[in-house]
Amino acid sequence: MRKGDETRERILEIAEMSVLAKGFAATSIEEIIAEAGITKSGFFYHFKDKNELAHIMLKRYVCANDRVFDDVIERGHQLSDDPLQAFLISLKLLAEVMSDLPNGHPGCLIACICYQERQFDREVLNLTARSVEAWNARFRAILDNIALEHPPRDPIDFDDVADMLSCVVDGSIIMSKALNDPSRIERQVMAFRSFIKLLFSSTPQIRVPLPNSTGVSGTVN
Amino acid sequence: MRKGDETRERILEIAEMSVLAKGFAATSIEEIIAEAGITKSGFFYHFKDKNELAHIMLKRYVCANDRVFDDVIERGHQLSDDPLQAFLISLKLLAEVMSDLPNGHPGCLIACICYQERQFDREVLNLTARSVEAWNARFRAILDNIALEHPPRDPIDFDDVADMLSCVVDGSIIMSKALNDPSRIERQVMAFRSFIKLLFSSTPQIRVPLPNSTGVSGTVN
DNA sequence: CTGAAACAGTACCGGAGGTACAGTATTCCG
DNA sequence: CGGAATACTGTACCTCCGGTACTGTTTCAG
Repeated sequence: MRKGDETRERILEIAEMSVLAKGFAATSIEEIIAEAGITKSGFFYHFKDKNELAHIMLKRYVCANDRVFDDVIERGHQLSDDPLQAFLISLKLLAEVMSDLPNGHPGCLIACICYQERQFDREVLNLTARSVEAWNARFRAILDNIALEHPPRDPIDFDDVADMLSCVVDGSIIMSKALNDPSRIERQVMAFRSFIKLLFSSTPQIRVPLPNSTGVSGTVN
Repeated sequence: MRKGDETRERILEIAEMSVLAKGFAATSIEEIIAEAGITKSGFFYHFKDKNELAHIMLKRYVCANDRVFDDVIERGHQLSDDPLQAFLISLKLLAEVMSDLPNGHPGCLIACICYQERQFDREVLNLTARSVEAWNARFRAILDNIALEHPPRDPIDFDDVADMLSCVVDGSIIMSKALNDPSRIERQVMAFRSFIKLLFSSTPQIRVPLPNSTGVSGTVN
């Protein structure tokens, strides 16, 4: 029972890395079992077919990703009571997490599946859609919270701003792969952070131009 | 000779659609030839193997994409002499082009290849990298040109801002696929446009008689 | 008329996904 | 302590597909 879970986890880890590097169809079961040190029978004991492997792999990925976001957002709130500052800190932390991977970011399984959608069943595709929606809704809620205290400087739809974070992360992962430069992800998250700063940070417009009245900008790095 | 090019083009079109929907490995030659109405011999007359198909397909895609960007940027310059206004117009046009596809955007072949990189040889991967670099450099040049007349309101690296456009487009294509909502691409390009507007648009408060005291970057860190 | 271009036809190989079981070692639980 | 579930191994087999290697056959331009 305990040992079975361990093998199962090893298979999922190897499979995920292979899928992110070669795609789902090009990920051969024979290669997975060779690397995991098991036989084909062992593989099919844990997963009835390749589709079930994809399904469980995706669930695992979504959970892991949720934990990362939860952690980053929670740590942001611990470090500042102001919702804008907390989110800016969270984005900085997210940028750091993204760049702290030794061999570069392995890739986003959601993006990977979207580019091979015809290979997967509705159940898998629905799970990808629901997880993307959940992330977008979460970011949207954060933005609403910020706007209560910091009026936005552009009448842009917050849904689009919320979506933009996922888009920038996924897009920068692709660019980091294309150019073989892991730092692109961190820099893009920081670029999005600049956007948030510009969108919400109050301008000294109304205030009297005193030399030290740099307002919020002084505290925002 | 003429007929051969036509068949070749048909194969490439069918193959590209299949690769973007199912991935490269899952795209079977037998399916391509069935849809194209030719035999396997006919296919291998035009392409010596699947890898050559990928290589020519990618070249074709990069050329087509370059044409789209050229067109959009040129039309922007025709409609305004101000570099900022011209770029904002170009972005609006780009957003429209992206949403004007009947069945949603079929996907970015570069992104698709990046998520299956281990399936392709160095030649293909180098071509993806060089085309991404070319796009980034082009956007970077536009930003430099804008900055000559419109000082940026945030000391962000222009390389990152230039990268961001590609990232947002690629990321939003993924989101549009994940959520089955083609409008996301257009909205994300427009969100990036808001960022450009916020970054370069002059604020009335900054207008001070002395030229060197207009350092916006000094107040908004 | 001829020869190159543009295919079609046929046959075959190897690898991979998947099925079907039969057997075995380990471990947990009563 | 013993049976039963758990966690596999081993073997055999089937089908599909990418790819190779040929030998025709049709079309059309020079």
